[in-house]
Amino acid sequence: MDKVTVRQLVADAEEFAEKEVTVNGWVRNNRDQKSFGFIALNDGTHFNTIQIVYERELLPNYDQIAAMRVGSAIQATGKLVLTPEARQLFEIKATEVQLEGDSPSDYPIQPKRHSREFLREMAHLRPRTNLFNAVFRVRSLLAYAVHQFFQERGFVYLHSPIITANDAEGAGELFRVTTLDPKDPPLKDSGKVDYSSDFFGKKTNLTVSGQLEAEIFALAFKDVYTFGPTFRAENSNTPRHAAEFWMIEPEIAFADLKDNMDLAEEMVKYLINYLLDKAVTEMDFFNQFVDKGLKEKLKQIANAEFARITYAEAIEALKKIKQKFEYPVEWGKDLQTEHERCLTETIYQKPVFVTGYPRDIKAFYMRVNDDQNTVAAMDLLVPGVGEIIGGSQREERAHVLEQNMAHFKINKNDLWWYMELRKYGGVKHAGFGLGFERILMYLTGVSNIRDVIPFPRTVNSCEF
RNA sequence: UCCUCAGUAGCUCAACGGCAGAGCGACCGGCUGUUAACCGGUAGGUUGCAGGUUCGAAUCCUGCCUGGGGAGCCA
Repeated sequence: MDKVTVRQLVADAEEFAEKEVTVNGWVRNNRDQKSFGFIALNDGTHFNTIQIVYERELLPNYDQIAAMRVGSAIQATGKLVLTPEARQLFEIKATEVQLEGDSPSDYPIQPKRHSREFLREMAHLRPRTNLFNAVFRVRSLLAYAVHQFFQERGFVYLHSPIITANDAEGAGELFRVTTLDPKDPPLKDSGKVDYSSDFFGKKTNLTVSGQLEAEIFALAFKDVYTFGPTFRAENSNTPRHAAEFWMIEPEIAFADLKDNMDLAEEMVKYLINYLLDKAVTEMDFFNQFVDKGLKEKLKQIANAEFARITYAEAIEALKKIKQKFEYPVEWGKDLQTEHERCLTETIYQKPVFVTGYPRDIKAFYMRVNDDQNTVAAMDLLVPGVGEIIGGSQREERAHVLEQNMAHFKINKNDLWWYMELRKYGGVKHAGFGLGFERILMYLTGVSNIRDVIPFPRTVNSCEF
């Protein structure tokens, strides 16, 4: 009587038919009658529960089994019986059921629907529920798919640093990393904190992006990607923002903005197909209980050409449409959330790349277009979630980059190494940042980022 | 940070100035195939916190706390 997992049993039910098996797991539901009862058991290896049937005649501890409560850990042994006419494929006729870990009657997870808000307060128990079981298995699969996509294409995986002294990038508010005593920091004569006596001898923070380091590696390995945690200390409280999230940042050399969009589009489609193929049970669940029509929508997107428009065309299209906006549409201003939603949800009804944004509203490292007014930036907007990718072709011309840095008031001495990439064998290159949780939300239909991160860190919240 | 809505039993909610309730869950019992089982019964409350108005406040007012949604910032 070897122990088997539910995953093995589901995969080879016929093989195990009429044989004795032993399973370990947690009780999801237990219903007893006068002389027999049913336990719905989940062992974590498969989304579904399996049914354990126990009978008074066969089991001396029948009353104890009948009293096993939801949440208890048990071990059950019995014969696997195929039940083609019933709702489940098979069940186990128990010959022995032992309690491994009791669960008192105040176990908060009940065999009923719970609100996401309630479960969020119990991040230690919510993985045992259907929704979060599905979400976090898919999260694991999706991370694997990301690596597989890039590795299949010969990209080199770069571990960009998590602690960095770059504060020149302006991608968001920074979390300071320090070993100085906050109550009594060393001070310079000017009264300012003397970071030269801090751990690294300078002011350091958690990374807001691995992009600049990825550019270094792209100009050595040609195609690279980073995939790691990213930190932003923004005081933003929305269903789409977290202080700690994971970001995927490919960077490709000898490549322009079109190559960049091609890569992004191919990647999004690859990830969709991967999940539809490898997470059938979970995707069916999302389709049925989280976002009706999700699978059909994703299939369409995997087969559709993403729209590709310029910022100027977007402005034109938004001006033409009858819909009223709270914020006026005007060249030179960034697209508001309502504008982005209109583009992707109303006008195109599919993912949309918007390129060629005005120079002033984008970052210093983006390549200036020939018109001198716009840059080779691209955002990918998707229905429901909004922006999931932001990227650009990078400015490879040293003198233009210097002008940009001056314009954005960035000290080029701090980024001397970034400048040298342009000096020694500099070449056109491009890349983008994909929010891992954002695409996970998009692919599962789960609408709050706190529900796709195991232990979310947001403003005023760092539990578990 | 701003706007907005909401906090009542373990959970989801009702009561909206006059006795604090239901469903689910828990507990006890019944039931020979259940599968978010079903049937009967029992217990369970500082109505988020602090103050105010009133004969009387879950209900009206003020402040605070917590959570949801929207905006900004972005991935």
